[in-house]
Order: sequence, then structure tokens, then C-alpha cells
Amino acid sequence: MESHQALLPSPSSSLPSILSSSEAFSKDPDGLLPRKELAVAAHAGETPFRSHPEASGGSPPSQKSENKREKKNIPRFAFQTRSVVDVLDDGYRWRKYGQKAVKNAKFPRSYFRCIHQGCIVKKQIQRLSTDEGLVVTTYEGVHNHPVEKSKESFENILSQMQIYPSFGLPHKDSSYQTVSLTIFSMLNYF
DNA sequence: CGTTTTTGACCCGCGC
DNA sequence: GCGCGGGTCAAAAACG
Repeated sequence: MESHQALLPSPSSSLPSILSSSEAFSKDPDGLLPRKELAVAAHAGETPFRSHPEASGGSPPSQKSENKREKKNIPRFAFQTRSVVDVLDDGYRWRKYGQKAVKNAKFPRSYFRCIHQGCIVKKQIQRLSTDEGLVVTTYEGVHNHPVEKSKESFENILSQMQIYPSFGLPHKDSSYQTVSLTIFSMLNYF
């Protein structure tokens, strides 16, 4: 396939907003992101995610067992943007290592790993079925090296983000700290 | 010809 | 214990 330039589609119409709390994540229509993270949504007015109870075929979020990632304390965060291309150019070099059809989702989810040796950062990309114009990008981990390509494109994205205080998440919660740190390091990445 | 993508198999946690 | 859903591996194909 050809390499598109990943540019921001409609700059003015999409005002990203961050939401957080575990709630926000377990409820999205496509069953996208696991619990306990931050999401950044490219929506203007509305509060993204975080609404009705179990949307999909059903697992009531049980607080009991945390998954691997949470135990390992690997920070994650996600944002969605309006884009015709799935993969945004964020300045890093990625290798795709998988693609999977997700249960109630119209579009497959793609898995990428950072090329740089020793860097364990991954990201997932999925287009929403509820709004085909929206692409959700989920990052896992923090790069321990500078960007390897141009960072203009991603700075464009970042400049549009608006960070909101977390909803229900207590500030003493460690995961909140981690998440904040991640966002911070993203905003100030090399 | 080296590198990346594709794609089904495999693996693993979790709920029933 | 088994099946399902989601994440990863790896061989082969595709790419430049």
C-alpha cells in the first residue's frame, strides 16, 4: 500500500477533549479500550464515551481482577481524531504485527510496535463503527528515545488537544498519576 | 535483496 | 474444563 501523509482532516471542527476514569473506557460501542486509562476524544461539544451501562454482549466490569497491564503498571492512553487515514504520522517508526477483527466492530483493529531497539511501545488503531470518520489510536508505554521522523504532524494533533481534569478518579490513585505523566511526556516529547 | 505487511495459527485470561 | 474474545507469532507474500 502507499504511504499517505497523515494530516489532520478538519482542524476547526474537531476539538479534542480528554476524558478519564475507568468508566469512560469500558463503555464504548466498539468495545475498544480496556479500563483504567485516559481517552482523548476529537469531539467538540459532547462528552465522549462514558454513558450507559454494558453496551456490548456483556461483561459487567468487575473490580476484582486487574489485568496484566495494570499489574505491570504500563501506562496507556488513547485519543480519537477525525481522519480519512487510519494511521497517523506521529513521528515514530512502527511495524505492524497484527490485525484482528473485533467482536462488535465493523472495522478491524491494527497492532503496531515501535521499531526502535529496546523500545517496547505499542499502539493500536481502530476506526469506530459508530462514526466511520473517527479513528481511535491507543498508545501503550512511553518511548525512551527521541522521535525519528518529523514531528510536525503530531504536534498538529497535540496542539488541538484539550486536557480536562479527571472525572471520578481520585488524585491519589496511582494510575491517574501514571496517565498524567504519559500525557505530559507526550506533550513534551523530544 | 532486505524490510514490512499479511494472515491464519497459537496462546492466554476470563466467564460460564 | 471448555469456549470465546482479544493479543501476538511467524511464515510467506508483497513491497521498494
